Amino acid sequence: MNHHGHKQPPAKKFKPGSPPVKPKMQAAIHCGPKKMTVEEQRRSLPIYLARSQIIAQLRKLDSVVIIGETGSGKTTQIPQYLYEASIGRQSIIAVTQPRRVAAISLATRVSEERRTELSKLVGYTVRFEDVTSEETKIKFLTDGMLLREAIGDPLLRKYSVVILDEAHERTIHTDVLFGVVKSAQKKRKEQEKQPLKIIIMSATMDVDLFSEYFNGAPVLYLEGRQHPIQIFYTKESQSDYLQAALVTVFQVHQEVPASHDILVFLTGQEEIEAMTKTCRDISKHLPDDCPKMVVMPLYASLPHSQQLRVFQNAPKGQRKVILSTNIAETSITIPGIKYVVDTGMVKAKKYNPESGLEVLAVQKVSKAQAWQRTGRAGREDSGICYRLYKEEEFEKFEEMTVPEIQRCNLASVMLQLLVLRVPNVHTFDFMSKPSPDSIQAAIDQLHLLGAVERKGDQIVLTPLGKKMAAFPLEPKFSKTILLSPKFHCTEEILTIVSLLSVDSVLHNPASKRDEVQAARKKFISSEGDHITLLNIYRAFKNLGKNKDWCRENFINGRNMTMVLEVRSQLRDICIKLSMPMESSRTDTRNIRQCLAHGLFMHAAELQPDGTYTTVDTHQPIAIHPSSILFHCKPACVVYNELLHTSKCYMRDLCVVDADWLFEAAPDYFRRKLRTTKK
DNA sequence: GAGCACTGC
Repeated sequence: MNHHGHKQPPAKKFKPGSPPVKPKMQAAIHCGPKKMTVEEQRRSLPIYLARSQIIAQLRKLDSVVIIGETGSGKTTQIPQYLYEASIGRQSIIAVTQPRRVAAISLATRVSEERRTELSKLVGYTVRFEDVTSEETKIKFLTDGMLLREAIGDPLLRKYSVVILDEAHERTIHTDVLFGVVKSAQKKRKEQEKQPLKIIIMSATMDVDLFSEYFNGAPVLYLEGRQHPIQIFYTKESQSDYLQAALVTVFQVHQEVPASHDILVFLTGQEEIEAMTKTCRDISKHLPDDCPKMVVMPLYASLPHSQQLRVFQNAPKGQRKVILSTNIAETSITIPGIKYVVDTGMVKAKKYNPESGLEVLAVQKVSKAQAWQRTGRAGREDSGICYRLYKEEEFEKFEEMTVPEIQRCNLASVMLQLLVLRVPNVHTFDFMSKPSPDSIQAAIDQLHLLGAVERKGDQIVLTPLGKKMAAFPLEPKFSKTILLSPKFHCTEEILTIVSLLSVDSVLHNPASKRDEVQAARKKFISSEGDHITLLNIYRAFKNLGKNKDWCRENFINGRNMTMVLEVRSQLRDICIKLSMPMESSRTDTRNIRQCLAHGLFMHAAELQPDGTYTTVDTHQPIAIHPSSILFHCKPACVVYNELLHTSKCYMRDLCVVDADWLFEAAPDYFRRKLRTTKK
């Protein structure tokens, strides 16, 4: 272990070809061919050599930043070292993860290493699942879950240590937690309560930022077990990255042994499906002495069963080629990748606080992201990475991906901060501050929803706002639920909001378009997507939540099951708030009225020329092709979100009366009218 | 006339 002051630049630590990438559980699971006992495995980790030094440091320090290369074992071992050394043993050690699966698999792994039953000494808490008990001392949880817990107890008194893992990913939840744990630590010290130890764990990015933010916390560096990776850049700049990727894949394919699998990073579903087809076509016509190629697409909306195929080995003598979005950067770790092809491009969301518009666009990756991709080639053995851009181009990439908190609508975050009773949301101690415009836009939005009001120069939550914060939803959806008793349709609104807050339940395989349309016909409502989804849910419920029915109707059964879980969670919250649970049965008018009242800020009107403009800023927008109403021209609609891709599209529409909108927010629309008249 | 990166409460 090297122990540096935080001012030293960490980048020099890395040998060329040994990029800073982060560890994944799979590394420990697929550890080696020889069977080792759990104890032998723990001792064989690089981190074990530094165990006593680490313990001494952790005992001494209130806050520490730990930088660990891949395979260092920091996430599984450090919580155990703390426990074994009786540091923070009087209460619970929390370890956060950005993803559910990681929290679950890490807890499972560590409980095996402790030889205890999961939920006893070691447990986990994620949404819908709490596998902990009175005995639990080491608890893995999602960052979002710890943030939820903080709402009930901003000082996090349950915990003696909070470890924020994968901090370099800078998820919006981790970024808010930085501020929450920092303030909890300070307050607990002031009130002479049990101290809170903070451990930030990260790959090598942002070290100085982390250390400075936590009052100059020392940085510990851990050696990893990353295999060397050779990197090749292109000689010339590539104007067509798809063509470049195709050429590279087949060049590699014809030159290296078939057992070496290739992972290609592309930007989206359509591109990946097209490239899959091209690769399959070309590979059919290769010379006989060339190995066969198994091409697999990989992206998030691919059905789970098809995603799992990337873990199967290709038949002997054949090469696996995986064409993936950035899902293979962090969420899915594929063993045995020898070659990575990095196009240097990614599809990502940007947010413009002025227009309130989210733009989804193909853009260049950051250096950190390029390193992350490269690292996917060296997990089990040395690897090779082809970067489809020149080295000079790479040097011009942004160092870091912009943290999520600077890229999205902050309405939920601001509501959360207010319910956490932070003194002033405008001056909250963010590690990377969002723009003042972005914060103000979120406050304005909460104001329109009736969640906040101004008292003097302070912004405070209204009783309605406090209720809204109880729901794990975007504020506009919590508001819609809270409005629903007025329209006697809480049961239906719960269903609709649940359907909208999980991945789409509609499965649309491109090859079976006509069949899909025929099957879907019976659910379609001319009143829009919300009511259509409600019809689908009702049919699903009435037919006993049948799996065959899902398949026949091109409904994603897994996502439908998620809907049931979300719905029951939201319903429990309604009951705790003593809301009357009524159903509007066959009447859809009041459901649409309720949606109009909740989503009035997202309304659009048909213009004489047949196009649409938003009611608030008169921006031209179009109906997204995925909408039931794509071919229709209703006079007035509300929508869930605007998304700018090739055009500005509204997604998920509901037909409403213009009058309902004015009833919902007379002041707001009067103001809008005035501005439009001049 | 034509389309959707990835998480999470």
